[in-house]
Amino acid sequence: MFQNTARKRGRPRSFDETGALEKATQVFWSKGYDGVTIDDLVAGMGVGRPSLYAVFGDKRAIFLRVLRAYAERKGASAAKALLSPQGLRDSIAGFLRYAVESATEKRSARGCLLVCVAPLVNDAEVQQFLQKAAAGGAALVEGRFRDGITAGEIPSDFPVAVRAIQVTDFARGLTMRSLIGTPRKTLLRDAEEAADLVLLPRRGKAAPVGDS
Amino acid sequence: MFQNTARKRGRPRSFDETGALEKATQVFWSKGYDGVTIDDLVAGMGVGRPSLYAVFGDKRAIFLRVLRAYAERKGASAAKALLSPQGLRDSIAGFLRYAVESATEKRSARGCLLVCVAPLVNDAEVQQFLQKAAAGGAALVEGRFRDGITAGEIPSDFPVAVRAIQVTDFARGLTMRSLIGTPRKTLLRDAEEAADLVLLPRRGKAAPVGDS
DNA sequence: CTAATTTCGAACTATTCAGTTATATATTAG
DNA sequence: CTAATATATAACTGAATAGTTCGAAATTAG
Repeated sequence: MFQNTARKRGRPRSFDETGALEKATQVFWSKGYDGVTIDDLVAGMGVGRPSLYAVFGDKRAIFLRVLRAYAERKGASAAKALLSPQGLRDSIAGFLRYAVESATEKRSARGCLLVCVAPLVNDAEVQQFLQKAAAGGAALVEGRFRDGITAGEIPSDFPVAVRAIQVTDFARGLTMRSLIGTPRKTLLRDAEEAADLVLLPRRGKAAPVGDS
Repeated sequence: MFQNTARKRGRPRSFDETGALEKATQVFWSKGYDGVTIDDLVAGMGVGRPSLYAVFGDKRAIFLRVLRAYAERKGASAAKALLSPQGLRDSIAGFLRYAVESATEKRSARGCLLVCVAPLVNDAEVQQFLQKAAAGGAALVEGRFRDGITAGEIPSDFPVAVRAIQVTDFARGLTMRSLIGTPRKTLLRDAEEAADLVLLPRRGKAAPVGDS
């Protein structure tokens, strides 16, 4: 048999690498990128300064790793919230509800690292990553709309791309609103209303009530 | 006659107070709250350090003044964009277009101080201000919907409050998207689509194509 | 047990930063 | 012109910050 632990030579680390990154996520999430000092990370991650630099690099490098890991986890959760329900309405509502719930979770800071914090980081690599993440999110929703067409839940001329963008814009709006203290309850109600709106059938153009 | 200039005693100031605050706006707008140092403000505002402290106070005090002035100007412009057009569809589209255009103006930073920067400031007074500003924005849009009912542009059972919130959420979403580098052209197209969506008449619930 | 290896903890250094002080300068009042 | 007043410039002080260094500690290899 192989040594499954595959022990290395020197003194063993007193921290878990992925665990430390998750703690770093909370630090950036609650304080924003510029608001975070190395000492904040040292304290929050439970890693000594020299080890932190040796293992993770500087603040920017840590943030990039945090961002990637966060996006992967959050993307998976969002996909689950979107794809688990049977009906299309529940799918879209589930997606938006998930955005609200994760943005108002009491355990962690308000908002979302991807939506609220990272866009303010003045860094080309971060921006590029966020563009891809945003496109991925919209594509996920668009795919769900396509499945809805296949299942006959919406007509075949349903504007899947446009509505998908609108769903993600709603998610952004709701998430940002969580940041200014809007209560979860309010946001959850608005998430339902948003789901209803994007599924409205479009009968021609917006019809005036007294059609002249 | 009165001395219209009303000259004060000592050495005259070498800077204009409101002008300096506008410059400070650009500094906070481009660097975020935590990313700004006093030296940034000294350089950006064209005011010496001691004068800056004497006249404006510390960073937080400057930001609060900047925020109030910015909100007043932006609120007025947004109201104009919303209320100038004749038709309701143009009003809503104008409001959202204004959000996009001001968020992608080449002269200043991307995004919006109220939507993108201020919500991340960890300060109770700022948060309270933002809540009121957000409520004011939604009320403005809601009022326009009400006028639309009076004018017969939308039915009397149009959900004015819900749709108003949705319009502002769209504005938030579009504005945040400008931050990650989404081109103005794309956002303007999405603003039009959003205006169309919120004005769709709701014929009962989202009707499946094959109504069973 | 000894040597090699890796990490830990504490302290160190140079820099940046916030807020203040001291002095020079520009203006008005008389 | 002189005194009083208000601002500008520059320099100063103490604290915070980023990144590094060095010796002690914990582990494996032999």
